[in-house]
Amino acid sequence: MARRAHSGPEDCNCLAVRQAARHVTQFYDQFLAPSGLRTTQFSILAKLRRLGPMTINALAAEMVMDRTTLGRNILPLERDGLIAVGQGSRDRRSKELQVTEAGEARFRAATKGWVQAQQQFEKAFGAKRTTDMRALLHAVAATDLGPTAV
Amino acid sequence: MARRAHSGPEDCNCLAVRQAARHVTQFYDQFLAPSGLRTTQFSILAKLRRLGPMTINALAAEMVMDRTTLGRNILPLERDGLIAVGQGSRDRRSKELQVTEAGEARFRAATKGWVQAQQQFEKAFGAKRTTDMRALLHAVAATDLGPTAV
DNA sequence: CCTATATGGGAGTACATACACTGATGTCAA
DNA sequence: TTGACATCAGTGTATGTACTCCCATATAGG
Repeated sequence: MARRAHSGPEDCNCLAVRQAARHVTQFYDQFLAPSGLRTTQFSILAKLRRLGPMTINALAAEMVMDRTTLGRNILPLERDGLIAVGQGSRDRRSKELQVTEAGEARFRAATKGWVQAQQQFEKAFGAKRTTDMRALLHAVAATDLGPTAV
Repeated sequence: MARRAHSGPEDCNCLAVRQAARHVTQFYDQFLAPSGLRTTQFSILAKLRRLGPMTINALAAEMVMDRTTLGRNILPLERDGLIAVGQGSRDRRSKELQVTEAGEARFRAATKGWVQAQQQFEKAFGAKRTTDMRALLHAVAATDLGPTAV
């Protein structure tokens, strides 16, 4: 059998997923550009819209994103009036994030571009490979990769 | 058949790959942290080391990265003396990037952590799924997704 | 030779990402 | 009650990402 004895940095899972993320993000961003939203912003609006008002910590976990990163990412959305940031009801420390009317409208407008991107992606990459890849990516994002142990 | 009539933003390929990239990057970064390298920097050194001295444009294409992004990313590496930036021989506009001795040493030190990360990832996610995912990601990064046509 | 066009790279701007540290609040037990 | 500990979120710092505009240089046509 021609098994490789070793795997080198050319087989890096991290590099592979980052390269793919850059490539795909640029593609989707082109379709979202007319709406004035980035893919990250579109994703935040989509999540918040589907799940309803929630705190920064909760949304960050849903986004598989660091809490402080989400804190920064909501600033442009808040500035543009697409989401509203109110005080949490039970806990005064927390902040409730909510999609505004303007946010809803912007999201619906951006969805047109997103559908095009999604369809063209599937056409170019293949329906089966697209489904398989997305399933694997969802799985890896949900996998506890374990302790660092350095 | 129970086919879904529509796919909504919860099936976004872009969000999936970005979430996975964040999750995996944080994992690998923990193992690389003792060496003082980020995953991006480790990848740059690995590519440049394997392929030999090359220009910013060429390396950016190899990294599936925007030219200006790579320009920014090499600054910390240059500052720390891990890569050397010289003038191109044939074209005076171009810059030749090269891994220095210090860069080689740093890379070798970081490789210990990378191997641990790679092995633990494979153990947690499964060897077959890891191989499949990496193949799909390499394929998508190399796929011309086509014109924007907005 | 000289100009039109193409190409290599930098600067400005804006957003994305996350760690360490900090402050503010909540919770629970002594 | 009150003090120890946990939890929510902001700030400082550093890097990652890419677009637009810009300049320097190269190359091809005339």
